[in-house]
Amino acid sequence: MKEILREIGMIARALDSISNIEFKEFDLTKGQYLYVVRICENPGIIQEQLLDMIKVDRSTATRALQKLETNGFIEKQNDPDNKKNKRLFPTEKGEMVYPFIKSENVYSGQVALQGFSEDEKEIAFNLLQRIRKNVEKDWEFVKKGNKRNY
Amino acid sequence: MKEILREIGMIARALDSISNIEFKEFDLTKGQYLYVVRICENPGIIQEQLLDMIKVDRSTATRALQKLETNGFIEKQNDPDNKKNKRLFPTEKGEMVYPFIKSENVYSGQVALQGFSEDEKEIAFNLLQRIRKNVEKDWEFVKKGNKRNY
DNA sequence: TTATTTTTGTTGCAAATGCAACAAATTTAA
DNA sequence: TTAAATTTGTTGCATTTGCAACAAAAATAA
Repeated sequence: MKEILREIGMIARALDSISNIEFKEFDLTKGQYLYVVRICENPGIIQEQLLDMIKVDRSTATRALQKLETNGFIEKQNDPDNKKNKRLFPTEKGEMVYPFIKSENVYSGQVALQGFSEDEKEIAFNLLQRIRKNVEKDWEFVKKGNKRNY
Repeated sequence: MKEILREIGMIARALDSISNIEFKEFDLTKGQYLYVVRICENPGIIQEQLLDMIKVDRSTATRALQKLETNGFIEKQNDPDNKKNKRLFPTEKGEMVYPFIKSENVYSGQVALQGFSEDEKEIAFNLLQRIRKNVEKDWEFVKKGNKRNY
């Protein structure tokens, strides 16, 4: 069996590492760029949905978002229809950094897909999306405290 | 542009999260399983090569390996031909946990590729390997302190 | 040879990470 | 309607993480 998952791990760690270094310039510390992009693209999203998009622990998200709020990148608003939920919005400062994060991500995407035909890019995306859907089921299962059998 | 990199990030974080939870049972804390597998498969490897396989910071590797040595999973040996290098070997305890880590990884691989034909698995592997090779160049470049232009 | 550069490895901060264990609001079941 | 379960969010603690700044050995250049 080819080690597909190892390739994915290597790619993800390498890219995350690059992004973290490049976003220091905007006073974004480790991992924070992930939240900012998604909040800009989904204003009003709640934490629980966000963490599900990113696949990160609930407590990690809480603290990352606290810090982002303190540093003025995002703000939390109470949902008038649901006292439990807190809706997340980018601030002006958040909107300002968004294009930089986005273009860095686009550039990394181009680097990653160097030498790929349009067809290959399409195929890669579809296969990865299927893998992600397969994997996220188990992630939710295990995160809830269930045990996998293997 | 389809967000291939986001899919990869989601998959990697989800799988890593699952593995970390499942390996607590063997007293392996966050990320340590990555090192153990590779040392078992490449006994005598030095830290620098290892960290390049995993794509992690040098200091992170140092400390993860220190802890793995303290906890008896691996040992460091001085290279007689090169005083600078320290060769890494699994201990008996390390060899003991290896099959469990391996079978967990295999299982996750099966889950990830559910619904894939053999051809699709092969294609996915090849595409991912190409992406990894593209990305690791930039990783090394940026890690060395160089600046990308985009 | 000697000097310079690269490779390999370690520490000192300062920060993120995540499992537990909790709380409160909401939804579902009885 | 009330009770039980789920959803959403927060903290306490112990740990990993990684940029700097360093050191020593080795490889390369002069």
